[in-house]
Amino acid sequence: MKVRELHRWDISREEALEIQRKLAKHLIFQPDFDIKDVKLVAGIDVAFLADKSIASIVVMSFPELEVVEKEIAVVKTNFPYIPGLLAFREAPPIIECAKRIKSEPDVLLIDGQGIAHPRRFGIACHIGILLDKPSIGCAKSWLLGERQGYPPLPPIPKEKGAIVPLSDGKDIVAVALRSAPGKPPIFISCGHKIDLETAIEIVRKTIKDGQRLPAPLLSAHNLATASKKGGQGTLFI
DNA sequence: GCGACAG
DNA sequence: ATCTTGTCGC
Ligand SMILES: [Mg+2]
Repeated sequence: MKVRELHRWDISREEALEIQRKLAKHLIFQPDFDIKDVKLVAGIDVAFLADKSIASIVVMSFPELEVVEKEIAVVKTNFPYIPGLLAFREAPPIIECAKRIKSEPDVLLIDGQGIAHPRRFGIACHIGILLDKPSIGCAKSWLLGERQGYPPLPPIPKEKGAIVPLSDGKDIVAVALRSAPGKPPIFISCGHKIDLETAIEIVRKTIKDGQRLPAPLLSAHNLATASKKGGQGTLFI
């Protein structure tokens, strides 16, 4: 995959906020593709070991969900975890990993929020802009807490497949999906070049029975985690 | 100063 | 996210 170099990464917290507000204006929430033409879906996640970040990308065929390509990249961690600025910690290793992927995924599934974000620019939006591809934010928890006017999360029905729209002010920015019974819901939001309906459909069709996360994302997570095994300070590659 | 707060 | 063994349940 080709990566667009839109800004530096050795920046301050203030500069990071400016970058998010600037890039958010370029987001597109209208797919320029038909879901029938989606052939490849990629899952993207990052794991950490000491001062290293291990990014992982697993590309699967759609809708068969067979692994077509997988890759990892190890990079020194250069930014702390700050709620709302996750991309500045995880995007660098993801970019390096994306450069090593030879195939061209049609859609990206990213571990984290899309527009369900204080500045409507979560990591899924950021990665979508950088790679210029449709992207979906698929998070395991909610970011917009009960602070500046954000309402508490509504109850999510326990029935498998239940969906609850989640708003930020007047806009529906995500949905909570009970992807697996007896497990917490996942939160789906638009990243870039896609709409919520299409995002939901792709997420649903990539989740295997009994699993909470989409297969490409689960595999990417497992690959990243497995890549740092072999000892308490060893990278297994 | 304290609480909230993706991963 | 990470630090961590065994244990309960399907
Ligand atoms: Mg993650």
